[in-house]
Amino acid sequence: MKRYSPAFKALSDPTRLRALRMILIAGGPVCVCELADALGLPQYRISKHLAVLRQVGLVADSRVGTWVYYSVPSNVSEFSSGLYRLVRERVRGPLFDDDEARLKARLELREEGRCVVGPGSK
Amino acid sequence: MKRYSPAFKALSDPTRLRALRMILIAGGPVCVCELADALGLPQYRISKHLAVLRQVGLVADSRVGTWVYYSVPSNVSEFSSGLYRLVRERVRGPLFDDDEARLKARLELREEGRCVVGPGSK
DNA sequence: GGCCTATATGCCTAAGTACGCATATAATCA
DNA sequence: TGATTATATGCGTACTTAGGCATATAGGCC
Repeated sequence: MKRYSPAFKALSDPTRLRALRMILIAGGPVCVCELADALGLPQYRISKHLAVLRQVGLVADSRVGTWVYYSVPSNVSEFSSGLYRLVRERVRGPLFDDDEARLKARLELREEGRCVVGPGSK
Repeated sequence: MKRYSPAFKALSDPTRLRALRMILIAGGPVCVCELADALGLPQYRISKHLAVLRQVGLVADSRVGTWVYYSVPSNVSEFSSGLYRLVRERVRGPLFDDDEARLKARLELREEGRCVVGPGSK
């Protein structure tokens, strides 16, 4: 109980749902500025929402220089993996497609698999 | 987007998560007083939470005399059915077991498959 | 009609939350 | 060291929400 409702609450915000979906779809760690650009939202806003997702254990972070990458934690519970599957496979729509397209474009700016630009980059 | 986050928000409250789980497990319509007794909560509280679940389309209601039964709607989206599966199969714990035991005991008070008592019945 | 019972709802309060702005932190590089 | 850049966070405000209490609604039954 103390572990299920907080997860649902984390996804009760559209921005956090979109952010988690991006992380799940990306197929690997995504940095904050990439997420901010993919969702078209200011950096501080994404940062706060990612903090919420991290606090409930739905995402994990790791630093690489000044960049912070967010990804799916290893060894998640069966509930979490079920939740991921739900978001990955059953959450669809034009708005999510747009996010996906912007993320894809943004990820192409990477060099050697790493983000080399900051927030606000098209 | 306008359809996913509200569903998650509905389940972000522990009482609503427990209530939905009861409805999913019961294997058929459950009336308000049965839910109130199963969860050990006052009638007005359950009633309000059920209204929220109904408003986001996660449950449907139907009257039988003075009793109102809540159940899973027919023809739900793939997202909803995925959400139901998640709640049914991956949400576990002692507290949920207790709910389940109380519901089972309460359902045995039924006569000819229908609830014949009011809230507050052990 | 009037009464009883199951359910819904309006009102109030306390607590929580998202947003925007500004600023702090942390790491890199000159 | 100082400057620059990516990220995190504190603050204030407007808004939402759960809970408890009381009451309204609705159906069954005399």
